[in-house]
Amino acid sequence: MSETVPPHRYTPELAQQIELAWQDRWEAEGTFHTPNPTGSLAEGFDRVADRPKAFLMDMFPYPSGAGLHVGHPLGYLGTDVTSRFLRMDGHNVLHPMGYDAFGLPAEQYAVQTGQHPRVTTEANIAAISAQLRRLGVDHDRRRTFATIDPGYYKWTQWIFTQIFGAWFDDVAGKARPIDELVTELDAGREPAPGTLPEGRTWSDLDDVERRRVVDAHRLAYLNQAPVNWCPGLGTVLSNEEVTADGRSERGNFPVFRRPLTQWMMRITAYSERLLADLDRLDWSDSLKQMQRNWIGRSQGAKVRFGEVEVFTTRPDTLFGATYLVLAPEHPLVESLTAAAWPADVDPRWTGGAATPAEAIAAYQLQASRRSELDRQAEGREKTGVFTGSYATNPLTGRELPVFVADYVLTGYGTGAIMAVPGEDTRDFEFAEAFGLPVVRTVQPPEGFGGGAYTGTGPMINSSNEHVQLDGLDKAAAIAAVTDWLVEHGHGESTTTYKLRDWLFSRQRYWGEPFPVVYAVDGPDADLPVAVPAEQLPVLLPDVDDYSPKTFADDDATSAPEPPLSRATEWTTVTLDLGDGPREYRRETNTMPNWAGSCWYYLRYLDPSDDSHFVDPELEAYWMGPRGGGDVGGVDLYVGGVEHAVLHLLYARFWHKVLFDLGHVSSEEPFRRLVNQGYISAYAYTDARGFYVPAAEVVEKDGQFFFEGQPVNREYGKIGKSLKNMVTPDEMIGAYGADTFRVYEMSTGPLEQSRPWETKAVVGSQRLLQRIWRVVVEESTGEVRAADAEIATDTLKALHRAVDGVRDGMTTLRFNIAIARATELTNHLTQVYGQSGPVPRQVCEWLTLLVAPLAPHLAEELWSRLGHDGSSAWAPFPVADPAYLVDDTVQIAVQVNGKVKAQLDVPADADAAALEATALADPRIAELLAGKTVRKVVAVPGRLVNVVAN
RNA sequence: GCCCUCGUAGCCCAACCGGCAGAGGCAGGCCCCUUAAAAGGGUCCCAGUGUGGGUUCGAACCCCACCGAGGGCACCA
Repeated sequence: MSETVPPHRYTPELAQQIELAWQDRWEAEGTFHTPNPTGSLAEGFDRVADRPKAFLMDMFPYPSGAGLHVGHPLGYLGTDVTSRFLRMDGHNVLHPMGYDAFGLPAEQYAVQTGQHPRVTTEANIAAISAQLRRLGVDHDRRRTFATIDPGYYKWTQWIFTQIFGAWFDDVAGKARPIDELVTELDAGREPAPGTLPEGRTWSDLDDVERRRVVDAHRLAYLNQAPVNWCPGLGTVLSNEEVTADGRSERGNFPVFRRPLTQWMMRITAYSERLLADLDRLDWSDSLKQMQRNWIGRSQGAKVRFGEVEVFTTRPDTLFGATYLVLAPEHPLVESLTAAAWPADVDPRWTGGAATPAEAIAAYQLQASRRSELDRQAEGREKTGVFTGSYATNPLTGRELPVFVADYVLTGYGTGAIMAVPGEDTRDFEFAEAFGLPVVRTVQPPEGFGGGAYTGTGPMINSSNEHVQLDGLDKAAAIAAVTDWLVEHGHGESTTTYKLRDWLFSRQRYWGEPFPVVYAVDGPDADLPVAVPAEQLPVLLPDVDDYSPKTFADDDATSAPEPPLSRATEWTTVTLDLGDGPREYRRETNTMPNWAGSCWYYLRYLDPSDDSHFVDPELEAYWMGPRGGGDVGGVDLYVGGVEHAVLHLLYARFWHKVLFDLGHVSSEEPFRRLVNQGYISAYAYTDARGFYVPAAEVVEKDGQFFFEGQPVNREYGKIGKSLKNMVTPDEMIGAYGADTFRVYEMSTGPLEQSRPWETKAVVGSQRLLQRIWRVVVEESTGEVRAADAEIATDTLKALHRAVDGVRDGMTTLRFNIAIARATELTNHLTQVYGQSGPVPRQVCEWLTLLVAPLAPHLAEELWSRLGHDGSSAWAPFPVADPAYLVDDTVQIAVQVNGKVKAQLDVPADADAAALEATALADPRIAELLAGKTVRKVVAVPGRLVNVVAN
């Protein structure tokens, strides 16, 4: 640094010094400690008791070894600026942060190094925590925790036992304690369909049989069903964790459908509420749409073709059904498999097998072995075999062949369809391949090219002695057919959902153990029992080998083997669960990574509470509904859109269960949610296609060079692989945290994705230097604030800036707030120059305006201006509306929509006055000479438009 | 294939739910300061809103079609 730089300029070095000092002081003074109304964190509540509350959060990070890059803080800074603004503006603000610390990367690292995942995870947490502190965020660090803390996962396990201890009462439309189910069953309530053993009744079951029936009603239940088995990871996965092309989201390994006994969560019971309550949330339309699509409600009818029940959304096309299809796993496949082929069977229908049984068995085996990926790769060529049986169309009496084909999915609807090739593309393809007839029941338009017609049109070929549909439109036809089906007992109107129950077991080490044991001996052996609350947490034991047994990626027949099953000291335990000491074995699966993030927002309210998962009084204060149908929840939740259907759906589900059971007063976890944009960065490849370090690429005349050689510019995610990693630490090292904060916030609205541009950061640095210079004389270090009159135009600029900054802060458009502060600063620099007195109010308001954005700078200036307390608690300036309006305004006068003149008029001139003034203007009069004025539109304060010809 | 979001100066982005297209920043030009350079200060430059229609006195904004980018879902009956 040259000696010509003024000694008291706001340089990066000075910024660093100021920032570190204030960060220490904030910590020492507990500046950002948020008082609770009650409990262990209640100290200081008096100070904020009359303030409205505001609970703001980010989606907490997974502590990876790579630390944070410049993309991560975008959301964190967005909530931080909002939090600081709301605190100054008179709210009691809760802005906590934690760590989502169970998960695969730490476990995989442990498998490689033999180091316990807790060790690496905690080191990573410490590193990220230091990065966050250096950014100057105002988290109440007393409330920080990680999902791996036993004091936290104790309550994750407790919530599991609550879900396990509940069932969904379809009549009441809500979850209830399982004891109440037993009482009702004893009193004669019908068990849910499929839960009773064949041909039995509740009253004649023995105790163990009854337990099985009750267990089948629970919201957390064991189920043998086809699940997503991923041999490459050695674990099963939920539907949400499998990509569209049939691979694991983590690691990109093939996934196979395989029947296994696993823990499930009955999220489907909440389909309707999860869907309906979206309308009550302040979330973006696109995010709500993603959840709606995932839940996938569709309205249709069940139709019984003899014993085969199908689901269709087009009952109007029943006359066009020419065959039926069952999913390969459908329970009726076996009984519908005929002993022999009919004499004249089409050779395409038999799969080349001698008997239907052989054909079906071969087809089922093939279907089970195919991964989802294979099904895609084969281009969706329709395959299937004939069962040899026929079913009767209830409306036409026609006999329809019954096929088995994997284009019908087992988990959706009834797992069986009526195929209408005339109006369904998939059915048409199958019909073509298998030589099945096509009957059109909807009149296609002129010139229709053939194939399935899925559009609308009048019904045809659809009348008989029972029902006459011909000529009707779709809605009327659906109503007519459905009425007939219901009346004659052949079906009913119904709603189905794409959403499936949540597969909740993982064959992993680094996750929450299930609070579940199974008796080893006795009649109730292998039935699950929840570990009592007072025995929680079930601690994760240490093991020698953290790895699940993994297999060749494509070994579809392999079976999961969880790492905890090898912790033999731990797996077997003697417990007294009420009927004396007995030997039990523990559940050896662990919970999925999503469990910990399903309720962490509640734990911030008091992470040290060892007697509740959350104190109801705190939940009511921070989360409770605000009346008028409000769902309650966190006031602002910011995070990436990638969690649209995983975390956000699971957390909503858990929250609703907790609400039904009376543990929380809010119906939804997150009242308002914003997805922050991504920061991407340019990356460069050389002639060989290898990435070169982006930081060393230079631009010259629009071309890019690395070490003198031309390189190609690409655009993508920030990270090591593209060699375009930029960290907040580097930027803070070069400019200071405040400059980094202002830069990130200035590049666009929070929701918007944007490119990172290191060379543009200097603009934010210059702004902060100018702000500093307004308050501090650069050569002497003296504060320029003085008692002086403020000129009217400056007063207006000041109030206008306050108004604009407030607008930007409340709408999360921090770029607007910064632009308004920049305008003010530029105005002040012009008026007051680089030295000399500046009115005190100007200095103070400017400081407070930027305090949420550049908090360290503001603290330093605030302190130099003579204030003892933190600027974080100073009141945010309020604009006086009187200074926001001008006496006169300039309005445009248009003739036929083209601007022809500008006029100065009183700001309060009404439409009539504007019109008179405009028409009296000589230029306008000249333009209108010889024309007839047809119409005059005058908008006060805006313009006048004269329509003439 | 279906659904959603978005196209405004060389770049990032504003424009008050239809009213004069430009606030702020980056880059670039010029000037001041400086022996010089950097830093700093000042000032200037550039678009008519992806394309084509429509509605309207008036459209970046509303409607239709197309083009382009990004995202979600995808054999869901």
